[in-house]
Amino acid sequence: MATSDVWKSFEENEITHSVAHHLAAIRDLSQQHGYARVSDVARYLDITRGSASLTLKALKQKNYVLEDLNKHLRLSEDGQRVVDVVMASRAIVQKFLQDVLRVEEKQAEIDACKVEHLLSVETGEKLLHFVRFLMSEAPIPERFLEAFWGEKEICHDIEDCPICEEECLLHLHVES
Amino acid sequence: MATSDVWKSFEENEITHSVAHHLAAIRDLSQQHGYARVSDVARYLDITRGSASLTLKALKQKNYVLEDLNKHLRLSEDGQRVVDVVMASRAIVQKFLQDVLRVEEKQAEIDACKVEHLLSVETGEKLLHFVRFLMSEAPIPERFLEAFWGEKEICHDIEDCPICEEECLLHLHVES
DNA sequence: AACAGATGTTTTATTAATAAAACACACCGC
DNA sequence: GCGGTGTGTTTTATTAATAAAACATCTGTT
Repeated sequence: MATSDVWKSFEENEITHSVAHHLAAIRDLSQQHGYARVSDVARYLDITRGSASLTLKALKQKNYVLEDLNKHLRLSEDGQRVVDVVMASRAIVQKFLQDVLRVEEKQAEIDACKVEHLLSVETGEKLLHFVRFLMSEAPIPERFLEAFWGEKEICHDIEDCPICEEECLLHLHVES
Repeated sequence: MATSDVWKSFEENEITHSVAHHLAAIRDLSQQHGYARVSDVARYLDITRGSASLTLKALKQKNYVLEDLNKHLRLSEDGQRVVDVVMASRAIVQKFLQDVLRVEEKQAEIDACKVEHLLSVETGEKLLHFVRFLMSEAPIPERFLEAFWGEKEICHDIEDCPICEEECLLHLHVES
C-alpha cells in the first residue's frame, strides 16, 4: 500500500527516453554539422521522418526545440538544460559502472543509456562526488580500489552478511 | 551513428516497469494474505480492475502468472525468477544510494524503483559485490567511507579533474 | 520548364498501459 | 427469491512512440 505512490512516479518524469535522445540528437548534429533538420534527427536515431516530425513537433510546442526559417532545429534554453543534465547523468553512471565496478564497456554503455533520464539530480550529484573522490588518486581511495579490485570473493557467508537481513541477495537469484 | 543501436535497447527489456510491479504485487500479496486476485493487485497498485485484468491476462499468456480454480493468482517459475532479480536489483541500488551516497531516503526509494528493472544482471552483481565490500567493516573500506563522508567538497578544480576530460560535470549543468 | 530527389507533414495503424463504463456472475443477508 | 456488494471481463477511449504510405514542397540539374 505504501508502494502505490512510489511506483507510479516512473511515469512522472520531466522527459522520456525518446525525448532525451531526440534532444541529444539535435545537440550532437548541431555540434558536428552545424545544423539539425527533422530528417537528420530521424537518420541519426534510425527512425522514420514521420515519427521524428511528430515527436519534434511536440517538442517545439513544449518549447524545448526551436526552428528557424530554413527548418534548422536547435535547442531552447530549457532543451539545453535538459540535455545537459541527462548527458551528465549518463557520463557519470557510465564512468562508475565501467571504471569502478568494471562492468564490460558495452554493457555499461547500455545500462547508463537506459538510466540516464531517470535519476534525480540529487542522486546524480552525489554519485559524481563519489566517483570523483574514488578517482582522485588520493591515498585512501586509491588503497580502497586496489583492495576492492584485488578481492576475488567477498562475504560468502549468508548468515552474517551486512546487506541481506532476511534474504541473501548474493547472486541476485534468491527465493523470497 | 554508433548510438542508434544502443538507445533503442531501452525498448528491448524482458519486462516493463508496469509488469515488474504487477509481478511484485502478486508476490507481496501472496506472502501477506496467502492469495492474490485481480482486484487485490488492482487495489495494491492503485489502478482499475479492468487495467489489472488486461495486464494480468497478458502475463498469464506469457506464462509469468498462473491462476487456480478460485481465480487466485501466483507466480510461475519464470515469474518468480523475474521478480527475484528485479527486487534484488532494487534492494541493492537503494542500499547503495541511501547508505553509501546518502541520498535522502524517499528519493533513493524513487530512483531505485525507476531503475530496478533496467539494470543488467552483470551490473547488479557487480554493484552488490561493491556495496558488500564497502559495508564489510573491514579496515580499508571503513576508512574510505569515513574519509568520503568527512569530505565537504572534493576537487573543485575544473582544470585538473580526473573525471571531466573536455567538459566539467561538477554541477551536472554544464554547456556542451 | 520539367523532372528527380530530398525533405517535411499528415494520415492510418500498431503496441503498451492506462481509465471509465457496462456487463456478467457469484455470494450473502434476509 | 431479491437486492446489494464484490469480483472479473470486455469495450471504448486516451497517450506516447513508433512504422508505413501518401502527399506536398522545395531544390538542383539539365
